[in-house]
Amino acid sequence: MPRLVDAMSASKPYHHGDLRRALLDAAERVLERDGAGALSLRAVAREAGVSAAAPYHHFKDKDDLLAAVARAGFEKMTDYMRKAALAAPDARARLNAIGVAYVCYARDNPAIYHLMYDKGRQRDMRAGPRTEENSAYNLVIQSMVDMGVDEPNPIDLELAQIAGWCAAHGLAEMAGAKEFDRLKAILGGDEAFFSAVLSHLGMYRQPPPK
Amino acid sequence: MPRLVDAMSASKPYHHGDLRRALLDAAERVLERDGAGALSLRAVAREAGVSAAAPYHHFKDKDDLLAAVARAGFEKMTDYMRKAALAAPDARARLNAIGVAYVCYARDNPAIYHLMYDKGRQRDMRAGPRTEENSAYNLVIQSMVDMGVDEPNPIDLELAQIAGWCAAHGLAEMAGAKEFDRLKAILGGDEAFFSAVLSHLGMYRQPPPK
DNA sequence: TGTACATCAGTGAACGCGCGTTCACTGATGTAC
DNA sequence: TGTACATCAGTGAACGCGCGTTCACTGATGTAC
Repeated sequence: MPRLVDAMSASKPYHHGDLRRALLDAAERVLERDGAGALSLRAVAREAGVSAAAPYHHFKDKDDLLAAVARAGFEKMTDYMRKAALAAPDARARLNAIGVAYVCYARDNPAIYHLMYDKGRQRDMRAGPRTEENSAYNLVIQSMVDMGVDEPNPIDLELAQIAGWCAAHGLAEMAGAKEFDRLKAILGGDEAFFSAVLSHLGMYRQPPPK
Repeated sequence: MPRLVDAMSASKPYHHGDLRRALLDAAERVLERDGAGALSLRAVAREAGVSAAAPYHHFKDKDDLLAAVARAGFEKMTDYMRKAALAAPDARARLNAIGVAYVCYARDNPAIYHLMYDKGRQRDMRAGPRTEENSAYNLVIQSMVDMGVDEPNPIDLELAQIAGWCAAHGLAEMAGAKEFDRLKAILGGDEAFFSAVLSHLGMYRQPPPK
């Protein structure tokens, strides 16, 4: 089977193999290395080592590629979260682990996280299924329910969920800020810090006494 | 004084009057109407009704204009917050009012808020004074201190502050999301909803029993 | 008050650039006989 | 196994566009005498 060998060993293979995958990877690299402002279709093609027209055989247009990058990001992030959830001994630890995994993903891929959030926001405007994001979201909500967050009524439960979601998103966007470096060092690492911040959400505590 | 009259009544005045101010206003309008992607120097000049070269008499370059827009945003937001703080009867109400004002500003000016956050983040990368943002930030921190948030040690106090800041930012970015419409209606308005979400932060509650 | 002149805030044309996208093309791959 | 051919995944040149920025200019304003 000479063709397979050629394909695997030659530096410039026959066609490409899997340009679609290569373009998504290239887009992630450009995004994290050069920032969102530098993310053009041409830059992605350049990064992948193909002509500017090549991506059009795999994506309808620029927005289609960006949407695919965001989708891949959600999948990877959901994986992070699911793995973290599986390792936890009880519901409370699970909720915490999921939150930390969420924030860690954003710390490691800040530009992609930003793009994901933007795409999600755009999709909000139209109606739509949002299956990928929902699977991350549901993971959190389900853990809260499992944990039996101590809220007097369903409205408060929903508010607690929203507060948790907002804090996680805010922390995710600031995850890499150098203002946090001192506390991270004191607490013994990024994850300990994220965990500590999230533990200051109301759902981990008693409702006010009065 | 014929000149003053001319200046005030003519549709195309002598020079302009205050083009700098007009450009900042135009930029805000373009930003909120057409989105961040459409915010070019030329678009701003067009919106203000002047030539593409005119802004260069008032701003060094595009980034200088954007930075000025962000600065103006911080000033307006700080005003919002200060006014809200003054009307509050005690420290707890003050903290809540400040948070709600913060989120309301973001709801009313989502694109500007986003720009402000981006510019602040960029400034984080370099070192710098950040006087405008700090004045908003300090307003929150001071209220927390005044309120005597019940935390066992300074580390926990700082963590509580960070959690509050993250939740406020997250809620600010999602303030206009239509997912919240139902709860907003139930609770009797945007501000009641924002207030309710923020009240689910840990600092309003007792630390965990164990 | 009137005149001469420096300064200031605009204009409009032009520059080079990178972009998204299209198109006719080429050469490798997979398939039918 | 060999040949003919349709299909697929690339190329490279070209398009029109809006952008940031520069430049020589113009005309109104403010100032000195």
